[in-house]
Amino acid sequence: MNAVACSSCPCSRASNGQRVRCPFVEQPQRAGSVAYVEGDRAERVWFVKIGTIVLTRWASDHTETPVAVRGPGTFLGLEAMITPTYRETARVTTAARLCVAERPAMSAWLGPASAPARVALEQTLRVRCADPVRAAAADGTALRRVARWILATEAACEVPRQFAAGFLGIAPETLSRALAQLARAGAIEVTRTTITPCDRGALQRAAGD
Amino acid sequence: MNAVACSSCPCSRASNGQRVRCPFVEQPQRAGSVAYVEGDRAERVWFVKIGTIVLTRWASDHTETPVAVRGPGTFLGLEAMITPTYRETARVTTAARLCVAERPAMSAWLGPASAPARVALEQTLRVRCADPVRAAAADGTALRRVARWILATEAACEVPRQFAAGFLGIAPETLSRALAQLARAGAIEVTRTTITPCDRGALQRAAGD
DNA sequence: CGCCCTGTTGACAAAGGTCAACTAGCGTGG
DNA sequence: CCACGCTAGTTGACCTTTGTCAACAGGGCG
Repeated sequence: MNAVACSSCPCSRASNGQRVRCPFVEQPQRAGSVAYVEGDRAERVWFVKIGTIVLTRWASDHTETPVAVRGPGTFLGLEAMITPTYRETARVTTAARLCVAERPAMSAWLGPASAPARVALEQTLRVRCADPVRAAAADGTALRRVARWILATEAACEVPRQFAAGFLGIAPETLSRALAQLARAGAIEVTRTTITPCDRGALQRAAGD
Repeated sequence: MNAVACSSCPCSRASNGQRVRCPFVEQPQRAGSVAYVEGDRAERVWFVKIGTIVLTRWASDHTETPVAVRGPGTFLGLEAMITPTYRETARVTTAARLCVAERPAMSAWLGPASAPARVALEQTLRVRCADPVRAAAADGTALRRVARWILATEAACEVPRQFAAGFLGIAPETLSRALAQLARAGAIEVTRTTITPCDRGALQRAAGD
């Protein structure tokens, strides 16, 4: 939780090592401020020197679900490198010192788009953006969560029940019941090893819009 | 879900662009195989061409919690670049075609360790490894999860209750009750805005060892 | 100094976890 | 190629945990 001075900051060290200019500019933040909002045009990347930031996403029922906590030494909003809009909202929960960089400057700093390290970085970011947050009881009933998951996950049928249940934060028995209920409603077809969506509308209704 | 041929594979394209040799070698996998196991020495990185892979972590009660699903076009085990042992277990749940690379070859492919793109990549990976998985009812009672979370998260006290609750997958009221109970047991001290661990042993007992 | 937001506490109902018995389907071995 | 056994999934019954609603209180900010 100590201050990250520019001499010890990994960004400026990398810049010096490669003889490029560090694109970041320091910007103090007060507790309660919001660095960026999910859905906004992603024009900037941040680096945390001091402070705590909570990342949240809008759930489909318009509640804000916390996704992760970020502290000193981490990047924020790197998704700007791969998507036009932010995928998360960054809420600064303490007094903080952040550094900002505009996207073009950041892109230049990262080097050629075809460089392996950048390809790996962008792939990793893409995966992080797409990864659904693990569901929990507070997100709605098991039935809702299961319906949402089937709608969201193409690979739903490729995963053994056991893992699907763990991923949904419910017991395998509960998953079994929820699937049976969705099948009775005609939303999906189920065998012991497969799940096939057949009525998207019914699924959406079960998911609670 | 289509095959990723080497000509269209981002790895070989990046290699050709930079005139380096692609370090990956194809390796078919059968359904049910395990690419790597959490805790094993991290010597290899994978790239998924076809198939579905479930990533799991051991919870503190020795159950296996699914963390994420990976499909074609993603890297597996990139944590080998930053940690000596794997942080997750990768279970192949379908017939699959993976490509493997040894760590030294992968490291050479990624380029100089001081390059900005690589610094950003490694920082992102470090964060991904450290990010705790969102808790859910299936992981134990609210009290247990709260105790575990306080033990694991240094920044626990830096986050408003509301977010902490969402992150633990419980209602704010439930968090309040759990904290009150831990305070009664003498494990922590609580005010409206702060949480201070004061008896680590009691916390560990509440967390269920 | 006062308002409003965030967190706390209480009561109640129901969602879902647990335990147990059962079955389908797959893989192994004869 | 078939039979057997084991694992993963299903279904039922019960009871605890926790989400929900409501009223209240402390603290921060204007």
